[in-house]
Amino acid sequence: MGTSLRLPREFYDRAVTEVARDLLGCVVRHATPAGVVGVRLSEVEAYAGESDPGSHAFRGRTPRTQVMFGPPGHAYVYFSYGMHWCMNLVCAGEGTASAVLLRAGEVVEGVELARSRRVSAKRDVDLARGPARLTQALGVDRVQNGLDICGAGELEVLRGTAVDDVDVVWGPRVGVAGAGAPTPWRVSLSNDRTVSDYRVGGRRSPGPRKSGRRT
DNA sequence: CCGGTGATGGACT
DNA sequence: GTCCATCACCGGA
Repeated sequence: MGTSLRLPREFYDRAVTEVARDLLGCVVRHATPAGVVGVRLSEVEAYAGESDPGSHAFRGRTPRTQVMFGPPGHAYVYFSYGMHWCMNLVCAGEGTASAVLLRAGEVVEGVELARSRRVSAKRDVDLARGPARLTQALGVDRVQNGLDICGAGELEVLRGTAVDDVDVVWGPRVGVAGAGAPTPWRVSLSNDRTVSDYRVGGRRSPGPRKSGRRT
């Protein structure tokens, strides 16, 4: 009953690691003309803003990072690796530029629509397993960048059922170059098959590049 | 199961 | 020109 409540702005206006922890189990929901897809978050990652070497905000305010420096409760969506979109939720007070990256989750609403957007996924468990897969399943891209997720718009996050600390795992970041920060920024639900399984070995190697002379 | 690699384009130096 | 907050596919063990 009362469990389907959109998270208020105050929820995001707190320390980024607390917000990250509390987002686990919550449902991100995106409504489009094609239908609605909801994803229950199983893995997120905190980015502490300007003082965080691993954050896009570390270099300061730029056209791209502008949204991160704005008020909490908004979506920061960025383009990566020439083909992927990743979504963050802006946290803490305005100007702090902290945000939580949504890394993985389970599709709990609109599975058929999610499948149509993620044709390459062999199993439903892979539909939103990974930050770029999650946005693809939700139908989120540059259009949603900067959207207020606390208003009455197409994008929202619903409070989930309580998650016990026993089921929460903290770990290091995934796929981030800089940040040798000792702080465990990544949080996930233990024993959840939708948690991403990104391999460090998957990094680009110094092998043959497309360098050489251009054609 | 596991590691290696191409794809692909924008942001920033 | 270099570096990506990634993913899918491929081949070897």
